[in-house]
Amino acid sequence: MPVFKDQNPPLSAAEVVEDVLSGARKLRRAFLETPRHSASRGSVLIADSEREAPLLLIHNGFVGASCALTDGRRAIIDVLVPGDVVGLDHVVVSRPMSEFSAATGTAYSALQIATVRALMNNHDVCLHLMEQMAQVRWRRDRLAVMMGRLDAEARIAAFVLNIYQRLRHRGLINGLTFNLPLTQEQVADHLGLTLVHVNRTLRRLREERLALIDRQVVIILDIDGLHSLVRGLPEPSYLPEPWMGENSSEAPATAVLR
Amino acid sequence: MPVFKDQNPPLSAAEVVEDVLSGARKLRRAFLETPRHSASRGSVLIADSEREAPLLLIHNGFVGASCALTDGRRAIIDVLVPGDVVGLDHVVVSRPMSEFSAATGTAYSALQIATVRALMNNHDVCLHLMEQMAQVRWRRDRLAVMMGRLDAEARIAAFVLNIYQRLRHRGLINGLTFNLPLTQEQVADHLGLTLVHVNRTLRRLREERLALIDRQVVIILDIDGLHSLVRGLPEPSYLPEPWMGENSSEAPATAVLR
DNA sequence: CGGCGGATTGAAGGGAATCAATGCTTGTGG
DNA sequence: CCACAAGCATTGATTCCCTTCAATCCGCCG
Repeated sequence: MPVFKDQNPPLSAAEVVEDVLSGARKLRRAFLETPRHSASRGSVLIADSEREAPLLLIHNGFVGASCALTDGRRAIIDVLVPGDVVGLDHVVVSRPMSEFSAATGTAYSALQIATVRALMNNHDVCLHLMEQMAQVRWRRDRLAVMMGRLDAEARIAAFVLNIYQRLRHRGLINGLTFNLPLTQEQVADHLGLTLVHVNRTLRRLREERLALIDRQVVIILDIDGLHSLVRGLPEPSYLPEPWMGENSSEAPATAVLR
Repeated sequence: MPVFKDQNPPLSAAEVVEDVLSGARKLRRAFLETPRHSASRGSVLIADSEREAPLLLIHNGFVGASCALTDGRRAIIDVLVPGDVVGLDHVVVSRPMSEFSAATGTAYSALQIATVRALMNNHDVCLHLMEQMAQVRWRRDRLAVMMGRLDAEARIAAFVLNIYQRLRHRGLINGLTFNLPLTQEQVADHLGLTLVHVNRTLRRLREERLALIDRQVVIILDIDGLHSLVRGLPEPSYLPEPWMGENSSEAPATAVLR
């Protein structure tokens, strides 16, 4: 069994953990009272021109937050996995800068933004939303550092490790294998590379026996080797999941998404 | 007089603008009741290992949020100007991932995080903080897109324009000239480039008569030319300043920082 | 003066982009 | 059932942006 670098302290400040947890439960309950929607691969969940867009909870599937440049290029600034909340800033921002589209078939719930604002009269919900926004920001900070200071191989390693840890922390995977339903072009757009170069770099990771990334399946062969590639990226390397309780080093065995 | 691309709608959603404004005023008042501190160039305002770090309001000077990699490299993930609030996520996050240091002599006020949490019992303050976090996130999204998809010249153009617009929007500058107290190395660390290449690119901008950036002084020669370099980056290109009122196209003539 | 941080410039090398061509799946329709 | 097309993956050759290494220069301060 490989070593997991999960010994970091939880991200949430101790004094608000309880409140954040409580807020998370309230929001979650509200989400679960709404009907489930589903979207097919490639469909747009929230357009970038959409105003007063709702808040989404992803039950299933991967969602990308992308941002199209006028010259046809594209940047995917975030990859969201089941359990993530989409569109947090819609509460306060009228025009988000990215559009959200389904990378796979996706099941999700939607809360009208007005409903969210009403829920925010509860202080705990406010705190929870802030905590979620802080998490998103943390991912974005990390992405910015990666793209500014890491080469292609390290970027891919960091990306794979990040997804791996998020999925694992939510109990969605147990071993070192998981599904990454993104095309190489999407990975390239996320990491600021080209399709071709991503392909070559994946081959190198394979040749170096660090990870097998074929089609949509990732098999981590040498997790310590991957970690050493990203050595220098800011810790903590995992994201807390408030509503899971405070057991930080062990991901729950049961799936959290019904 | 050149054209300013300030005709975008305000970022804040219409239905919360009033609340956000009100929260901004409350927080601001709390800040102004605390003593002013000052820090000299290069000093660390908030260390990256610091827990329960305070919230800072910058009255004067430039502050950088930097993140050191273990191999000695560095990434500056944000540049903060007078009027910005530093450390928004300390409310909910115990360990931030960046350290904040003064790029110039800096005057600021500090609010203990416990005080901020107390203020957050007020709903408007909560909203304001979320709005501020959304702004930070927006900057970060933009940075990620820049570093992923723009070349050196466009990155520098985008950076200069962004600082320019933020300063101008706060009434801190009027013309096309302003102070940018960063070394070329700091600019490089912010944009994911090297010192040497930043230098060369600045020369190119000079030769192309787009902008003069010498030492700490920026003189924008061809603002439309700069904009066309960055064509494709997500709008809106300016950031709203809630407590300044809703006049979006005109920056107030009076300085807002006493 | 000497040292130091920062800016500037040259030469050489490398990592990634671009251009281009070829397989490989998968799904669709004849 | 097969043909065909579309999307995706793979690979080679070439180009170029940016880095690295190195040297020099400038302004400033002790």
